[in-house]
Amino acid sequence: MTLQHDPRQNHLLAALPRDEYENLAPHLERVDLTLGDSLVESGKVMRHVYFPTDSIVSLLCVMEDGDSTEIAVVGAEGIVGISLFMGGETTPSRAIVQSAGTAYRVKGQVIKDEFYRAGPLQGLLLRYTQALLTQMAQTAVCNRHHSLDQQLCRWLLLSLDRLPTNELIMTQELIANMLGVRREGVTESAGKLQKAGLISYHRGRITVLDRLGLEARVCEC
Amino acid sequence: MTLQHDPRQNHLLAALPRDEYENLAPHLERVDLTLGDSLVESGKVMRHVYFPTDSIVSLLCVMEDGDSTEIAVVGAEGIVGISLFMGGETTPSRAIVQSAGTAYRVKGQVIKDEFYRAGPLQGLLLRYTQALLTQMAQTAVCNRHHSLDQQLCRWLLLSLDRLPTNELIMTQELIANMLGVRREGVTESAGKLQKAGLISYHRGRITVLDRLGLEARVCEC
DNA sequence: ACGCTTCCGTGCGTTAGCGTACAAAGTGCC
DNA sequence: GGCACTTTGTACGCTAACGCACGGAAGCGT
Repeated sequence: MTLQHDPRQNHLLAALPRDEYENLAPHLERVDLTLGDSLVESGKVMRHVYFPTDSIVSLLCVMEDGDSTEIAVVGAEGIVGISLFMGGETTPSRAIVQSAGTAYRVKGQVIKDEFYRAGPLQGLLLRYTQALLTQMAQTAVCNRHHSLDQQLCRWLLLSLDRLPTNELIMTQELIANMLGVRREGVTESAGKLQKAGLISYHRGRITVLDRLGLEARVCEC
Repeated sequence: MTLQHDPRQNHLLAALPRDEYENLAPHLERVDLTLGDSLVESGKVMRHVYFPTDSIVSLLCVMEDGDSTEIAVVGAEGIVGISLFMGGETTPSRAIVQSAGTAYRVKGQVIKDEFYRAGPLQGLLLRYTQALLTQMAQTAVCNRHHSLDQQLCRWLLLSLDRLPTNELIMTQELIANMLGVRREGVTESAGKLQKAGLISYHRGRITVLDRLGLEARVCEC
């Protein structure tokens, strides 16, 4: 039963007309991503773009001194490696696997060719890029104006939206890294949420109990 | 002498091959922008894209409660209204004129047609969009990790890069609005810079005296 | 059962930036 | 010159988040 791993679980691939998809299909290579994998190293040349199906990837912006911040999250609704078709083969950001799972990748040249043929794929990718821009803007303003509590809620929801279950495998340390804050800060905020009965976590395993409760706490972002 | 107002002062237009440019030229409409003008209201439908020549435009992300943050700055090197050709006719961000000057605008439909003809303009716009993404990422990480002092330096330099002179017309109040911080905070930071002899300002008129000094203080962003 | 490592809790003092309030200085208008 | 308005300076208490340091607890291997 390979249906469990259909590339068309990715929404962009699913939105392609059948013939276009058949065209691309031979170039799709399945990869299993494990937590912490780095798909794109900041500044390095990229060879593939990735279409996540049941995995989640975080886009981080890393600075010279090692500090970093998550600028966007990509799941089955998107694609990792935008800059390949946007022009310029490097990005200033790093892409880290935030939730283990599967993705399908295609060679950079293939996606470029498809993109510049100006078919339906192009429109899809452009619209997704636009959505990504929006997400980044939200992140920026949220970083500026909202409390860590709210940002944590937002982060949990962003992840939850891209997950089939309500369980995240993720230590507080890692979350802190993504958000660009202290680990202790996450401990504290997560403690509040746990006390409020919204989540329960245990050694790198976070279960969301009350999604609506989280939504009530989160900012509009 | 209309050379002072040549659309090709905009770098994107300047990079077009002559025939492509001649194609577009009849649709270019000159507009004079004054400080504080709003080119794009968050959520509203856009009718034009703008190519600034000697004006500067700030892209702000505004929230429901009125708080806002600048997410990018656009000058002669770019274009305002990306989402028109990226798909989706609205943006979540607002575009405010930060420095008065001239820009050339074209109707949304025209730029779309040109874009989807997949000529040289398309590549230029895509690459610029990629650059914008990078700028936004930098802004996000800078918001998170750097002091107001550094952010102010960065902001001054970003503006300076897009200006023919070393004088900015901009009150501290407005800067604070852009950066999404308190006015008093800007007063304080600006005071430090003034004491250090890097800038001098006076009632909405900031003169940069020592650009290298600013660069020494700013973060890598 | 033992030790090791990872993960989480907690408790300091410190600091950057916020909110508020008000004073001073420059500008323009009559 | 007088008056209203804008812009900038300053002060004070407050809070969120930081940096650091430690202690405990859960899991893992042997």
